[in-house]
Amino acid sequence: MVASQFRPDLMSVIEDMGYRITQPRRDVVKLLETKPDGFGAEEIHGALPEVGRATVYRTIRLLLDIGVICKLVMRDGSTKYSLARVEHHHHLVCVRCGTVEEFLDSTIERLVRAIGAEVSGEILGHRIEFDVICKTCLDYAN
Amino acid sequence: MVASQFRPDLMSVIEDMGYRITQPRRDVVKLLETKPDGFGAEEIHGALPEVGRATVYRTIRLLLDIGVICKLVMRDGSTKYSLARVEHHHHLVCVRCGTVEEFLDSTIERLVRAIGAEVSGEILGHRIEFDVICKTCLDYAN
DNA sequence: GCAGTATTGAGACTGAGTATCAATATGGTT
DNA sequence: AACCATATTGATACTCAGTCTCAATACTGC
Repeated sequence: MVASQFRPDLMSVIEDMGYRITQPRRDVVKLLETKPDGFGAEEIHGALPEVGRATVYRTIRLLLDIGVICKLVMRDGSTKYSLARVEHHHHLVCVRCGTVEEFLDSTIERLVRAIGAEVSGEILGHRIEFDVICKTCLDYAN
Repeated sequence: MVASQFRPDLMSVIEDMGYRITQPRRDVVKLLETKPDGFGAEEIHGALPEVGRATVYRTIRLLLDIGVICKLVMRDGSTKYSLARVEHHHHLVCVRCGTVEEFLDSTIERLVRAIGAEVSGEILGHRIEFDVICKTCLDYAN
């Protein structure tokens, strides 16, 4: 039920979309790939002093547009991004350690379609996020 | 399925929580009560020149803390608030006119509990938002 | 009506993200 | 390998939403 890690090379995706392969983009993407649990824009900027702030944000926006990362808003209003391993999924966000885990559930998708029938209007999309305490944090507390 | 409009007087709720009844708070709350479809902070501030900007934000925060309004993040990343008519609910946000409608669905809540069993970790809360084109906008298009 | 404290407003500040623009790197040609 | 057109970059100024500060003011209980 947790999404698996099958994922094409991000740089090739960028190239295939007609964007240029540049050193800053390589640097940012390489760093992101080491962050399976989500990352913040400033965190990336801080870790890559050789890449300009604007470029970090631009690259993140580009990856969002391409659809290979997704943006999520935490309970406290801050923003995180996370690598999208699978097309459509939802998030389990640990309120303690901030780890983001994707998950898929066909029941939810079926339900969403069922609700579409009940609602007066047309459903275009949905966002579902669960605030959790992840297993690691739970174990740690004991 | 759409939430009904039974709602206690907001000012009494504020008073009952031990906060003072002040003119700025009365002004803000009075205006909010005319906005069943959601509102933005700057929109409120713009409409109430006699109330300071900080106070508008403070009042909104207070109402959030009390739990009588809820914050929601639109698809475009902007923030809206909406009067909470019922304790726990989800939102139908019209991507065309921006109208926010609450809705309840016991199936969702049952499902959330079921997912709690599958997930490794403890579920504390969840947010579900549907992007829709509301009936009014659909009709208007025809 | 008074005192003590919660609240206010003006404005400075913050953090996240965007726009500008001259300088530079990239990829397709030759 | 050098060349060119243009996509991209970095520095910096800027915007926007929201918060902080602090002296002045308004509430509420007495």
